[in-house]
Amino acid sequence: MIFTTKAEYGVRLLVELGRQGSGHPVSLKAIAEAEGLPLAYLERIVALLKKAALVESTRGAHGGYRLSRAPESITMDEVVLALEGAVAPMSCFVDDSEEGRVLCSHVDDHGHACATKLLWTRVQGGVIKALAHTTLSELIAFSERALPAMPAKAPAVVA
Amino acid sequence: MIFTTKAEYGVRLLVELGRQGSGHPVSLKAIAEAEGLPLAYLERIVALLKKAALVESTRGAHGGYRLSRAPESITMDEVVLALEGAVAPMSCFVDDSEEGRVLCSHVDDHGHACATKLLWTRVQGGVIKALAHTTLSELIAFSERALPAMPAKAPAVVA
DNA sequence: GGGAACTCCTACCGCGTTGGTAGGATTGGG
DNA sequence: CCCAATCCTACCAACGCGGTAGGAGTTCCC
Repeated sequence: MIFTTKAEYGVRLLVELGRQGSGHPVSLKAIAEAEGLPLAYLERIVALLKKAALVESTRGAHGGYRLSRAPESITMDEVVLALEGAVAPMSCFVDDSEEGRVLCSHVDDHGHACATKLLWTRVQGGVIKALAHTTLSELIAFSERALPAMPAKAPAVVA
Repeated sequence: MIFTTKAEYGVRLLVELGRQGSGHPVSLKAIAEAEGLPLAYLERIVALLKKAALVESTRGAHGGYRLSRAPESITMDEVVLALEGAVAPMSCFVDDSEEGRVLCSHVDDHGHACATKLLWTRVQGGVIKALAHTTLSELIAFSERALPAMPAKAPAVVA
């Protein structure tokens, strides 16, 4: 499982916010029911999104959440970063700071550079690129065109 | 942690095999000592590589393991697949079979397609591409050029 | 032939994280 | 004032991961 359910639920939450929200805030309860997710758990997840300033909240009755930016400007890398804390970490690069150098705890452990570090860096790059190139609005649009030309036929999974 | 230590250790093992192995088999003990990894755990890991026909073994005294193919032809996607069982799975696509269609357990749960599925598929694609474009020989070469022009200066981590 | 040096196999275990719940405090609207 | 919300924190069961233990089977060397 490359991402935990935090990312899964968090993205679903944002998508739902983009679908339902037109100005007025949407309550978590509405989202939980629409997506079939546990409300109490969603509360903790949306707190992460709020801390990252991806959503805004209004308290009290008729309160709820809304996106704090246009969905076109929200890329998935910031979303996942906010939700998971780090995008695709490896034990190898714990505190790489900001320098682009390939520093590694294994470095010159035995007189040669750490090979896996090279690999994980590439993989992480691939993940981040894929995330950064996907915007929330894209996901909303995808979820909105409700499977065209697909009647109750349903080549279903549960079958 | 995107990959577990199985992948980390397994790749390190293969690299070490490529460095030390010149025809004759290398014992796990030698690799464990060279990399500072627990021998008993490595045994289980190398079993996965053997099942995937990435290494061959000879039993008995002076036995050990060797690569069953040239390192140039070994790409990291098969390695990680052998070690982890699956490359970047999400709960979403459990048994997608082989059809390229975007099938999802959430599909038409509520009349619209599952948006996260689109995202996870992209991410997984990015990971696999990064892995498939890296060969074992590349990692071996990287580990062999022992950090040029870097004396005992060591801007160390443990400091 | 008897160790010694290996590969091989399987059962077991502590520990951290994940997913989820409980219960309450706070805030605002009708 | 009551209800519907957000907020906050402590708690818990289950699972997977990293690692160990202990043995059984193979092969070489003396």
